[in-house]
Amino acid sequence: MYDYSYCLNRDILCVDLKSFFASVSCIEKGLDPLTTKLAVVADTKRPGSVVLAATPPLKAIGIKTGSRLFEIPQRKDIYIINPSMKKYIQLSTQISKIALDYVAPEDFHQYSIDEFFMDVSESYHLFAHSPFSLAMQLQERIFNLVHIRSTIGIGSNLLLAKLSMDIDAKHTPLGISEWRYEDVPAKLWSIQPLREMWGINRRTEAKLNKKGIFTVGHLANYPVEYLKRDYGVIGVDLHLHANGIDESMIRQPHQAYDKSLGKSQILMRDYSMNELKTVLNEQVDEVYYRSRKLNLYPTRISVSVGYADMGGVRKQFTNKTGFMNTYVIVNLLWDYLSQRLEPDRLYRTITISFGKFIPNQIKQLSLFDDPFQVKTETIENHLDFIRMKYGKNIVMRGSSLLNSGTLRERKGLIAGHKA
DNA sequence: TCTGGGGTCCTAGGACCC
DNA sequence: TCTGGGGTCCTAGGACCC
Repeated sequence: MYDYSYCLNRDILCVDLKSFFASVSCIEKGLDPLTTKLAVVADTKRPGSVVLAATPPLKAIGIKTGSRLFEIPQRKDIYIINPSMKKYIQLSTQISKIALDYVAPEDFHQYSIDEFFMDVSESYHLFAHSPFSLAMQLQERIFNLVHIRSTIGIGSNLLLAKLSMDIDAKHTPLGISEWRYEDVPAKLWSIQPLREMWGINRRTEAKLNKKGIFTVGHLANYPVEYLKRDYGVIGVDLHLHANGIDESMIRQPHQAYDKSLGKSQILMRDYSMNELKTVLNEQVDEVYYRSRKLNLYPTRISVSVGYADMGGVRKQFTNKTGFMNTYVIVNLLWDYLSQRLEPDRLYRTITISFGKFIPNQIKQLSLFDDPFQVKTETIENHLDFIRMKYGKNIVMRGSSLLNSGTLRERKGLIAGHKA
């Protein structure tokens, strides 16, 4: 057993907006998310489309996030809806603003569109007699304003707050629960199966099961040196997390050393090898545009293409001085792909990613600069200007008008989902 | 009944340098 | 006729999160 008196002891709230997409879509239609069966799917017209969110009553009959549209029974009392990303973002922002009434911005961390953390250690006493009663207030204000229910986990660190929210709060009448270090043996260690625990999924669970580890308690009490030997730093993390230990602080976010920007698509149909180039072009244009908006150039770029059946090809390239225009990037990636891909096969997924960014510096033209490259950069800067002023899809390549182009259909989508 | 999209972090092993 | 050792950078690929 650890001596937790040496550990971080904060008052962290982890707030989760309940069935967020599905609840918002319900409310938009004037329905109650707690009694309506409604699913938000990526695209109602595609039977294989994934369920992005389901209301609690629909979950109760076995439909969950990640289910497929064709698994949902066709019944009059079940609503199937396309996403409204704009609305979701707008509400998410509105709710976060409420949270910021209770903490300074540096004590707030937006984890995803429907989840955020607050470190209320220094401020809860201004509003309530305990973190728990602050959580109740916050819940109520969110509900009164936008009619969205929320679940809140309270913990001595970020991990305990998150786990108490994930595991416990959802099943309590108030939707609030509090985990402190002394609760670790009773609450954390009983978690089973292992994949219920944040950071452990099927693969890791299977590996641990092979060692005879089936509960978080087993994991917490398994000799850490063996975990370290077999899983490296992840093994040590598993051990610490199983003991409820997590020293990260919202105020000191560790600088992500390897930020990346990317775009991945599952195509609307099978593509032949040559059609892929159009999509590659579109993706590179978009991600490069996003990079330049941040004033960054990638020094590492990668592409990954998936066959319609199984497997695929992936490749990464590095250029220490940075990739300076889309023309260079597309050619490099396509040269590689056209050699490696098999012309007779069909393709269904394509992903690109840029990373290891360097800041954009004022560049001096040298006598030896390739005049074509300089010209391409100038054109791109003008296009950027137009895109920033009129929207990023206002300009597209001629090739996007080909049948293989995806931009026209995707225009107006947010994160690939309907706006 | 094919397929969501955007991320982060870790490791093994090869290449290269001194 | 056996073969140093440490450091750094790079790519491929795995695993997980929402």
